[in-house]
Parts: sequence; structure tokens; C-alpha cells
Amino acid sequence: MNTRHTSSHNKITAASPSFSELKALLAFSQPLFTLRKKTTLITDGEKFKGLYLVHSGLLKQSQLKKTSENEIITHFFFPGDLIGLDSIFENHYSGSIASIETCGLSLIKFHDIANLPITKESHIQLLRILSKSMRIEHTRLWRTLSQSSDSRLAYFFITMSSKFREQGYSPNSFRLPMSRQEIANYLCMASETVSRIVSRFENEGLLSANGHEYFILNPEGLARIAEKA
Amino acid sequence: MNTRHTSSHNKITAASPSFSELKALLAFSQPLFTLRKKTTLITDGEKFKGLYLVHSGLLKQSQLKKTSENEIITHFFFPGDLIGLDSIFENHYSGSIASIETCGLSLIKFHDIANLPITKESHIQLLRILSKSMRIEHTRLWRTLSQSSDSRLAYFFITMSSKFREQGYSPNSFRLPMSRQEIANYLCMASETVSRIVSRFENEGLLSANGHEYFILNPEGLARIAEKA
DNA sequence: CGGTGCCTTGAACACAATCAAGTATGGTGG
DNA sequence: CCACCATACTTGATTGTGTTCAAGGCACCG
Repeated sequence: MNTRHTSSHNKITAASPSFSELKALLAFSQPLFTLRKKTTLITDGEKFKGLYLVHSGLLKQSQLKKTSENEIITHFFFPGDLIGLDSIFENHYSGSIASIETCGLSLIKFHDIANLPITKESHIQLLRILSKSMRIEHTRLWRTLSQSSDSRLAYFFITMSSKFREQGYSPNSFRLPMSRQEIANYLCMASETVSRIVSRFENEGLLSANGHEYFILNPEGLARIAEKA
Repeated sequence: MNTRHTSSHNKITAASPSFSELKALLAFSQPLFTLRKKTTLITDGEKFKGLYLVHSGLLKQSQLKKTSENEIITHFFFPGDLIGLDSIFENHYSGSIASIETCGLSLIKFHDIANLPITKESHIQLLRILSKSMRIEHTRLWRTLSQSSDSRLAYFFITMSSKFREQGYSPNSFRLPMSRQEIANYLCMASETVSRIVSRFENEGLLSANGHEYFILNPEGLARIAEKA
């Protein structure tokens, strides 16, 4: 299985927890394919085909608000993440899903949860993954709702940091391929606000940002901001 | 089964969709018991015992923010709703759950989803209910995040209206036992804001509010406000 | 070099929170 | 049944956070 990330950071450990949890499902995984950057994988309302497992790259799931303006980004998908969990009991996917950078993906093909030819234990296991991911998402939304922009962004960097640590990369030095605008859409704020806060965090010595490369200089300080009202 | 509501509104139809979807589960339902108003049913982090089915009354699920201040209300539970769906794959409930008015409840007792002694079809059915409720909640959170206070509150009244319609009561005249403060905590705004907007809606002839009694006068107008950015 | 898109920074504005009275309402005891 | 108190609700004034509008800078790429 190819878990190599496109960025050049050091790999510390090998296993992504999500992968190990998915052994049973992976038996049904189709061959890995490549999706080049800024390409749509799934259009809004498309028929459910199965789950996609991300091997490398980054994708976003977004909902276009009817009131023309900017998209709302509901998820970023990193290596080890499953795409489509929120549609597993539906006939169609929700929102459109597109790559931000070139991705390696594989499809775990099934039409319906009831048709997934795995054991009862694996079934329960899948449901636990589903439940866990929903709970994480739920927590994130509540945080976004009830916290200040500073807290949200600090929490975002902490989350990203954890993601990279889990994948075996350095948690304090990483590349985020998404634009400021996309981060803003994910956190439900204006891109100017993201810019301003990042600048402030830099002045306060919390982190350093150079284009899409980020260095966390003071994780404790960020955590403190993320936790306060 | 006692599905009578405590308020005095006309009952139009008999069935709550949630009840009919739950036939298999209901076979394991314990006897109905009464919880008097403003009483805690579940304290935060309590061990999972099963799902509670609401027969009458109203309950709230809330998370107390560590930063001392006011609670965040994550759910209101109406007759026909299941309490604990979000904890079905966990060992403990999340948040504390308390009645707002006197409630009739029954417990569907089981320790673990794997131990639920029902057929595969019922199992899948339960999961669909779970999935549906999470999707509804998810949609609600996204709306709350990305809409103005006006839209949120308009949407709240529309949702309440649908709830009552589903239960067979008049969708345009109903009693909401929760306080303004509780509505505010549910929608993540200040109670003063709720007051102001309700007053404005009244002036604009959209609805009429008298204490806890609400009359929707212009559903289309409310829907328009709920839908616009 | 001169573009184009992305990002940053500044200034003005708007929406909702907070602070602060003041007004109903409901429950309790006389 | 009324008087009283506590609580909930309303309304106004002020403040603050974040958006919007606008301009300028930087980098990548022809």
C-alpha cells in the first residue's frame, strides 16, 4: 500500500490508524488510481458507489450555497481518510468532492451497507469508524459555532498538526496545500480574517507561515488559544 | 402507547413516523415512566444503558462549557424522538439530559449495539434512523454556522412547525415549553437577540408570540427569511 | 517584463453580544 | 384572592468582533 505523502517531510512511523482499522474493508478495495489536481471526483447528488480511501494527496468536500457566493467546505480528506462515510446509508453522495492536489485513491465498491460482504465483526467495526468520524465532525462543528475566530484557527492548526503526527510526519512542520480562502471556507470566516490572524500568530511567535509551509513554534500557546472561549 | 401531548392543540393524524420505524426496537421497550419537570435524566459521561423513547413532554441535551458561563443546548427531544442515538457506539452518554416539562419515557435497554437482539433488517433500520438523525443534525449545525440570526430563528420556527405537523398537531399554532434563553442557547445566540428578532417578526406579521404559545401567521415569509443568506 | 491570481493590510461598516434598566409573569404564602 | 418576590422577558445604549470594500504587494509564469 502506498502511503507516501507528496510533501518532503520526514516520516517517523509507518502506520495510519485508520488503515489498520480497515483491514476487512480493504479486501474489497479496487486498484489504486490517480486523480490530478483540481479535479472533481464526485458531483453533488451523484449515486453512491462506495467509499474511497485516500492514499496520498488532499481533497475537499464542499457545498455550494444557492445564494451564489462562496462554497462551504465541509471536509478535507487526508491520506488514510475515507470519502463517503456520510453517505453510507443514502443512495447518493452529498456535496461535491474535488482534489486540491494530485491524489492517489482506491474505491471500496458496494451499493449498500446491507450488501457489504463482510463479517458481522467487520460490520460493527465499520459502524464504529462511522460513529467516530461523525462524533469528531460534530465536535468540530460545535467548536466552530461557539468559539472565536482565533480559537477556531488555533484549533485548526492543532488538528492539522495531529493529522500529520498520526501519519508519521513531523507535527510541527508541514505543508497545507489548501489556499487561505479554502481554510476560511472550512472555518466559516472571511479569507481576510484568516490572513490577519495568521499574521498576528506570527507576530506572537506562535507559528511561522511561508506560503503553504507552516511551522508550529509554540504548540502550548496555540492550545491555550484554542481552548479559551 | 400513550402519545398524547400535554398541550391542548387539535390532533389531526395519529402516527408519528419515528414510532412506526421503530417497531422492532419497541419490542424491547421497558414500561413507560414519568419524569417530572426540570429533572435530570442523564448526567454527563454516564454509562450507556440504552435508548430512551420520548412519549410525551420535552427534554434538552446540553453541554456545559468549562469556561463557567452558559450551557450549549445540542438537542431538544420531542415525543417520538430517541434519546441516546449519538452514544450508541460509545460506552457512555455525552452531555447531560434533563426534562423541561413533565415527560413520559420508556427505556429500550441494551448495553451495546452488538448485543441488541433484533434481526438484521431491524439492525439496518436502526442504523438508517441513526444516519438520518445525524444528517439532520449536521444540516442544522451547518445552517447555524453560516446563516444570520434572523435565518436561524426563522428556520427554528419552521422546524418546530414541521415537528408538530409530523406529530399530527397544527403546524401553525403550538406551545414551546422551552424558555427564550434555552432557544438562544440552542441557536448559539444571546437571549436578547431572540427577544428582539421575535418582536421584529411579530411587527412584520410573520408570527405572533404570547408567552410560550406561538402562532405562525406567514409560513412563506418565514421560509424566505430562513433561506436567504 | 508585464501579467494574473493570491495574499496582505487598512478603513469603514454591520451584526450581534454585552451591559443596563425597566416590565411582565408565575408561583408562594398570607 | 391578593400581595409579594423571584424569575423571565423586553427594550435601549454601547461595545467589539469580524465582514466587506478597497488598495497595494508579492510571487509565479507566460
